[in-house]
Amino acid sequence: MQSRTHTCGELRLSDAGKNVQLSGWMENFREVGSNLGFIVLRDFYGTTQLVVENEEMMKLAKDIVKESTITVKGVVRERSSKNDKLPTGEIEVVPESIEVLGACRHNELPFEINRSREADENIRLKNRFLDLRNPAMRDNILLRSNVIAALRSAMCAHDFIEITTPILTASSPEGARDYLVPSRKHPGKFYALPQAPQQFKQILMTSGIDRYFQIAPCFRDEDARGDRSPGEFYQLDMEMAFASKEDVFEILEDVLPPVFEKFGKYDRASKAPFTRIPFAEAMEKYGTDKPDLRIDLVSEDVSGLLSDIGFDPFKDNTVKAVVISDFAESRKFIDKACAEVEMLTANKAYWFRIDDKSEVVGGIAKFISPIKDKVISEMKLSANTLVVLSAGEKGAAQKTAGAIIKTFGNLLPNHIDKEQYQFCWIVDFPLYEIGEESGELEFCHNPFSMPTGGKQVLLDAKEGKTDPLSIMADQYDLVVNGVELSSGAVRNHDPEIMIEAFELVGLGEDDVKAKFPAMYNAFTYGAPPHAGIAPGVDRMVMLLAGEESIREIIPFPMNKNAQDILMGAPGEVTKAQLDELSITITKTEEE
RNA sequence: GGCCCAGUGGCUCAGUUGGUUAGAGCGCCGCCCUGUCACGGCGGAGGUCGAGAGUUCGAGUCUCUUCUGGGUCGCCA
Repeated sequence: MQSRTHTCGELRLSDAGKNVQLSGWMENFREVGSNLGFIVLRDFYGTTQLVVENEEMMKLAKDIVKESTITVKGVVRERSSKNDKLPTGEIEVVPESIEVLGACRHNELPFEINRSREADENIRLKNRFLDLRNPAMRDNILLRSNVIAALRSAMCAHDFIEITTPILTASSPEGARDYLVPSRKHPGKFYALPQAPQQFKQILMTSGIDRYFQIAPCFRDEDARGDRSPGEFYQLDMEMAFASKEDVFEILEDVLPPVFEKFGKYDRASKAPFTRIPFAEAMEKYGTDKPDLRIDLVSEDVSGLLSDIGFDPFKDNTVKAVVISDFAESRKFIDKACAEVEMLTANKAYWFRIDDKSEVVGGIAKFISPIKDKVISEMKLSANTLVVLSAGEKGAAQKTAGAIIKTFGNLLPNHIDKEQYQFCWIVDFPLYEIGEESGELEFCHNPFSMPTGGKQVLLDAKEGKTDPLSIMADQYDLVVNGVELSSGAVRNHDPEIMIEAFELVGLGEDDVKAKFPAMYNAFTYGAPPHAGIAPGVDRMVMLLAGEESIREIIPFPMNKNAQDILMGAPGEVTKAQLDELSITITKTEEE
């Protein structure tokens, strides 16, 4: 039996006179007279108005609870009073029959569908099936589907092939906490859900696969953030054989901007090649490794100029300055923005202003005035300029300067060109760092990256000719509008270089083999040089949708505490299930 | 795990220095309404103020404990 001839978003004036059947949810029933009323029928595609104008239909319609699904047969008619705000606003359907397909048994819903996004998130998640009926949520789901389809087709067009890798795999000793799955056939042993298909994709490279990609689910048992869903997320994971950084950059610079321009809320995105910024320069200039290049502000080191002017916080410290030209805001504006910076960084922001007569005024002006001419000429300051400063140990001063740039930039329309997507690559990351807890040399990000310069730089460091901290990794981050989208690297495919890299942090061949047995072994059988990257799909969709919370673009997200309150996960299981898995529970939440 | 914020009818929120019977909008129920489209009008039901303890003649309001949610830091190779 045919259940509909058209969708609820489809009918137009040209359809007037047609006999149609529509099916959908009864969104609203407006009674405007004892024998006149209007039903709003909604489906995935839109809404159509039904007009009820006789006693019999009126009685029928009154008895239908809102949000029930109904099917309606009737005739399309031109409206006598049109609504130009609706695509279907010129017509209405005069029903001959209305049949309830699935009754809503609840007179009162937990929230009103069209206002679901204002409701408490816990209630929304518990009733996600209702929340998703909201067209705004429908749009986000549709956007996600369209973005993924576009990414997939762009990757295929570049001769990448999609390969699914195991979900049940082995625990890896590095990185985030694993989700473990007990094994029935092997008591006491566990599978782990992959934190990323990292080792599989590198093994695929050694298997002769030339260009791999996957919309890959990744699982990490770490705490949530506004832009980070707990538990699971998706990456556009890719890897290329016989490839360099340049090859990876070229692909993403071709794949991403069109997707952002087509599906994003702004229709302008960076063109290839994206700006490349060495990590050290990013920290120095932008005070962060994920700069928002839509903002034209940068910070400069003015320690030499200002640390000895008799202002206590500057003494013996790094002093960073952010020069904001054409500044016309009030004292109140400055105080508010500085307070915001202090809240973000737990560090003070200082300021002075060059007024329209080129006098130094406000904030710490009395310390600057004595060397006014020197400051103005060395910092190249002009009239109507605000200078915001941070001071402290180098890292803290940089970070605070970063917050100054971000805070003031976002508030000043003449310093941010907001309606666009500005991509950049952060390159030249250090391979090693001194661990904060251990005080020892450690891998900075991951041990998979090829040291820039290869084996020789490692040997030089080993022999004490160079500082291991100066060794760079052939690693890169992709950043857009101040959001880190992805990390990637040219991989270390050479077992000997891997061992050298591990030896510098006091580990050896056995450790490499123990940590990555399959990958290490595979590399000993002839591995191609390869490189890859894995942009986060959820975060991308979030940016494109302009949503503040990642949960708005995930159909069935977990809450902050990593609970799926719709399905009740994690949940208890039966004793029989546990027995079969050889598992004994010794500690529960209640204890 | 630390810190910050919030919790008041189904939903969103107001509630003054602690003081009479805890209010509003939306939703729900009933009646009225022949062109509504956030329809409108009149009336009505609906609250252990997250929970527990304390201070007080008196607590939605103050204190402590606790639970839940959100944000943030740690964490996320």
